[in-house]
Order: sequence, then C-alpha cells, then structure tokens
Amino acid sequence: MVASSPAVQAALRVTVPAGTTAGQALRDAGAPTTGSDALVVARDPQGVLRDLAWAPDSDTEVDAVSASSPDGRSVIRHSCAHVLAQAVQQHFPDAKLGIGPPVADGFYYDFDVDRPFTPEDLAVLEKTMRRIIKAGQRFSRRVLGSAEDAKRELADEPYKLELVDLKASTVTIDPDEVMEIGAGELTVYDNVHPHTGETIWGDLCRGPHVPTTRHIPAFRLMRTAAAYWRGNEHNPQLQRIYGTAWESTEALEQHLEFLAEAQRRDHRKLGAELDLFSFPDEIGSGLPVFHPRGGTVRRVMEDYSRRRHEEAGYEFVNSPHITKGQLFETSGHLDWYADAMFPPMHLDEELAEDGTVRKPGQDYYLKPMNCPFHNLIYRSRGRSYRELPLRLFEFGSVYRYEKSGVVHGLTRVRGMTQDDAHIYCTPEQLQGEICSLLTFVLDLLRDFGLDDFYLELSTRDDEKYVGTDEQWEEATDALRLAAEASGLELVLDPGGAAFYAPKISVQAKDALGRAWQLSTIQVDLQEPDLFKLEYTAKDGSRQRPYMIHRALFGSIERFFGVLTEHYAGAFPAWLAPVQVVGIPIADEHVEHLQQVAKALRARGIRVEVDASDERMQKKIRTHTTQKVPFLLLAGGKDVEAGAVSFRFRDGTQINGVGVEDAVGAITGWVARRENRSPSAAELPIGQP
RNA sequence: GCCGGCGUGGCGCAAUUGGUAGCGCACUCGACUUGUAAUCGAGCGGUUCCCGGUUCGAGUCCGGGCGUCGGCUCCA
Repeated sequence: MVASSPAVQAALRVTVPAGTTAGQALRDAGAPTTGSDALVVARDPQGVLRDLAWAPDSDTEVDAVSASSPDGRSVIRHSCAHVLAQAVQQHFPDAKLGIGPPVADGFYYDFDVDRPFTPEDLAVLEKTMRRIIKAGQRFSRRVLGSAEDAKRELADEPYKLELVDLKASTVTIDPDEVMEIGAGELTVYDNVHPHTGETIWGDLCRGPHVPTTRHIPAFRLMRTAAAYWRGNEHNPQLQRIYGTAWESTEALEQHLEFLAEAQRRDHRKLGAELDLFSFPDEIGSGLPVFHPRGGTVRRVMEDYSRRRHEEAGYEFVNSPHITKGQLFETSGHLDWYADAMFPPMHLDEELAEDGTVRKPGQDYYLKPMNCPFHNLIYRSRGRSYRELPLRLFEFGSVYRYEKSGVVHGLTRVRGMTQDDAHIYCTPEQLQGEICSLLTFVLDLLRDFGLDDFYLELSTRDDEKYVGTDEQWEEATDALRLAAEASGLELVLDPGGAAFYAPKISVQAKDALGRAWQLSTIQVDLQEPDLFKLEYTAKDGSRQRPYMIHRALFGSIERFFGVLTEHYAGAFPAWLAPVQVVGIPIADEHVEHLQQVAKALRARGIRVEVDASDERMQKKIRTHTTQKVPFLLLAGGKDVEAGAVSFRFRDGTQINGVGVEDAVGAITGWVARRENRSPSAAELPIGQP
C-alpha cells in the first residue's frame, strides 16, 4: 500500500554482537528509525520476531522488519491493542482483560465490563490513547518465573488466569491468539514511563512490541461488538473494541478510503439504487425478490451458464422444491442438518372421532439441497458404464434456515438458487473429471470478469466424518492433484471438509482485492452408498459410481451480489440490464432514435428511448447514475446526418457516428462479452 | 441463536425537556423544446414497523414481537 524503502524491504541483515541489542545493531547498519519504514522489531535466525531490545547470548544475525511490512504492521497493531487496554482500564477500572490480538487490517481487544461501550466512550478512549502514545511509554519485556508467579500477578484478571492455565496444559487455541500465549516462557509486557522508569501498566503477552508507544504513528478505533470468550458461544460474551493502526497517516487514510469505497459498492445499497432487487419485510428475512432490472442481469447470467454447461456435456434436469421427509432420511440430512432446514409441513393426517390418529400423515420439507433428487434421477433406471460420466445440471432453488443473525444481503440468504450439478463417474474417470471441471469453473469465472483466484482444499474433520480412510485419501488426492495442476495458489484448510466430502473451493478476489468463496467441488463419500447407486460395468458386474458435487456461482444470488460489488454496479455491457438509452435533444428527435432502437432491438440489444418530458441534461444524469453503458444522443445535426452521438459511462463522447456503424459497434461489443466499461478510447468506431 | 445500535411517505433525512409530523429525491399534472450530469410551478403520498402499557396527551418514555445494521457463533 505504502511504498517502502528498498533497503529494508530487501531484508537488511546484520550481526548482533553478544551483549548488544538488535535495535542498536540495525541502527548502526543504517536501518531507518523514523517514518513509515522505521524498524519496529527484528527477526532472529529462526524467523521469530524479536523486540529491538533483544540481546542474544552470542553473535547472531538478525533481519530488519520495517513498520510497513505485514509483520511490522501486526506488531504496531498489537502494541496499539495494549494502549487501548491501558486506556480502557484507566476509564473503567473494573474492566477485566480478555485478549487483544492483531487481525487483518487492525486489532481488537476484548473486555469484561458492566455495560457495553458507546460511541462516546470510543471518542474518549481515542483521546486517552493519543495521550499515551505521545507520552512515549516504553514496552518492557519481563519473564515470569513460573505459572504460580503469573497467577499471583494476574490475580485480578480471571481471563488471563485461564490463559496461563491453558498455556500450562499446552492447549493450542485460535491462531489469532498466538501473539497472546504462544509457545515458550510466560512473559509480561510492562508499559514504562520513559524518564522515571515507573511501570504504568502491564499485560500478559508473548510480544513482541514496538520499542515505545511513539512507534504507533496512526490508529483509529472503529466499532464495538460483543464476542464470546475464546469464540465459544457457551462462554460469556465480552465487549470487543475493534481498531485499526498503520505505519503512517497516509496508510491509515488509504485504508479508510478503501472502507469508504467498499461501502459505496455495497450490493445492498446498489440493489436499491439501481432497482435490482429488494427484501420486502412481508416475505421474510433472507428472501429476496428480483425486480425487472435485476431479473434481466440474472437471466443473462443463467443463459450464459446454461450455454456453457450444454457445451461441456451436462444434461438438464428439474426437481421440485418440496419432498417427503423420507428422501432426507435416506440422504442423512435429517440426521445431520435438521437444524438448518425449515421445519416440516405435516400433511394428510386424519383423526378419528375420539381425537386419536387414524392415519399418521406425512412430513414434507423444503429442500436444502438438490443432490438427493439427482440421485433419484440417476437411479430411475439401470445405468451402464457407457453413460458415465453422467452430468446432471439444475438451477435448483434450495431453502436453508440460516440463523437470524447471519442473514446478509444476497451473500447469505434463506432461499437461493444454486447452479448445481452432480457428476456420476467410474473410479477411473474421477481424476480426469475433476481436472476438466476445475478448468471449466475457472474459465466461467473469468468470463464474468473475475480473474484473481486462489484455491482452498478442505480436508477431513477427524471428529466428524463418514467413509473409510482409503476413500478420503483417494478423493482428497484427486482434488489436490487437480488443484496443483491448475497452477493456482493452494491454501490448506485442515478439518474444514463437510462430514461426507473433501472440498476444493475457488476463492475469487474482486476489484477491491476482497476474496469471496464462490465455486465448490466436492467428492461425495456417502450418498452413492446411501442411495445404493450402481452402474453395470464392462464385465457385467454391478459397480458403485463416484459422485461429484459442484456449484460454480455457488448460488446465483451470492454471485450476483459479488459481481455487483466487483463492478460497483457498472455491469459490463453484456450483463447490463439496460444496455443503451436513447436521449433526444428535443421531442422532434425521438422518432429518429426510435428507428435506431428498433435496429438495435432487432440485434438483441436491450435498449430504451427516454422520451419523457425532461431536460436532456437531466436524462444524461439519470442514466449515467443508472450506469447505462451506452447513451445515444440525437439532435438536429444527427438526424440530418443519419447519425447518433455516443456518451459513455465515464463521460467521454464520440459524436456524429453513422447509425449503422453505431449499431455494429454496440452489437459487436456486447457479442464479445467485453468486461471493460466502454469509453471513447475503447470503442472501435471511426471518428466522423 | 447471542450482544449492541437502528426502524418516520417508494428512497435519503428533519421534528426543543412528551403537545397531534416537515424537507429533498422519486411519482402525477401543467408550462417550457433545450447539444452532453439536476428547468419552473402545482399536486399526490405517512395508523411515525407491529402489539400492549404509562400519560390529559407518545414519533419521542416502558414491555414484548418483527425487521434491519455491526460483530460473535454458524455456514451441509
């Protein structure tokens, strides 16, 4: 984000003579001590971050770590968390400390307090923190002799005592908390007055920290929230304060600007502004309706996806939204996931005169998944090895009873449509099928303008799984090989798999660099058995097929939300709900534009002519705000010349383009599915 | 589900310590006929999310519900 001096970025390495400090050695070697590249900690030969005050027993080489590096930022943020905790305990003497680690883009600290923090509290705390930072308190490391010493010292801090116990039993907890308790000896970091040496405040902490509070150049408290102690919902909730801290004011400003941009792109906001979709209260939480414009974008997405699936050898199926419970008993969903399903509709029960049940009736459920239905289609007749791989595709609507607190815009809904397919294949086909599938997935995402990916491989949760070790190994290896063949970065997610299947998920980064989990590919180790799926092999024997689940968009709703944010509402022309708007200078020019619109419409272009009783300038503003890719203006000059004048989203223009050229240029641009926004510089039409 | 914030025409907002709801945009009608981001005027539109309570009187205070926002937990 902020340019760093090459000297420090290139891992300046110096030798620290025994008995001197890392900081002194680095300073002697010319590492900067001020500005955004100031060194804040050092890295020892084992790669462990060390305070600059660290003095090795014998001569040792260390690397400089600058404030603007990821590690440097973490240390600044963690140090800032200590400053926050000190400020909180100053204003709220009874506040008990939880933990305060650095996180992506900032830090937090959890407190047990009598009442939640208010925005006014944050303002006061910020002020106090600035005073602490200005005072230049030194961070001073102190090793505690034993767990007993630690407990004596931390007698007033129940949560810290728990951490000491945890550490004693070498339990590993959330990686976020490594900075707090980690491995090794128990240490306390004291904040010490720069002149008197008096200890002002201290916290159990593994470190490292910046040399003094003055090395926290820029911070901001962001918001408060409740959080369960150690992330467990059965534990008490603590009050969390989130903040952000950076190596320079500029870096902080940039980060705040990034957040503002993300807010401007929020698909929930754009959804209303661009009239794409809404969430009427009358329908219910997490249940969107798509308006004509959103519906158009969605239809184009689906049409394109269908075409690609057809080309890739998929067959299209359909299944109902509800089913008898029996199906989900067979599939096991009622055992494992009943909580996340909408409760059943109990139908066809008959009571006798005396109120006793004469006929028990049936439970019907809304489907949370499509796979059981596809399995029944597979099983509807005998299958031959010649038919495999059999790829069954459906835009399947599913309903999941997400907890009320997690529903979020289009990215977490209770009713969604998946671009869902299940592939049934022979064991020999598995590897090849997964490899070509991954290529297919990435191609499709690229066609929608996403091209920055990494993959995540979720492997078995040893506490919760079905199937044998061999099955898991085979399926996981097939996924891993395919992932490696893609050449993309692969992140491991140990234990992250569903109980029935290892998974590759494609994480796509949007225009702001935010990663979204979109596509998933899973090898199912349970359902072929549960549904007793079979095919007849070449030798006449009955065999069990392998089954792959996959969704490319994930859900159409979620993908729609992600694309909306990726493009900030300015969809590529081929996806835009309205591709062209004709704007007459005066009423007498409407007829000419209607003719142009007719020609465009005949070529499949979504075009409107704005003949309303408004000023031309007003119309330009309206349709620019609506992010229409092509505005075609026409006045007397254009009508005379049989031309139109282009205005693009970015305000650039090309005037006096012959109608045929204009129609050709627009049609071509849309047909090529260009993902850039058209502009005068991009569009291949000759100047008059 | 848990903690906290919020809920006023379709949208964005306003309404002293409790005194009977205003503004902008959008929409409708009329006038204007305009060359690259907001023409002027008039009008329509609200059971202040819902239910209950306190009060002479509630948008405002209290209780419950629903929705929503930020987190936590969860995410087959």
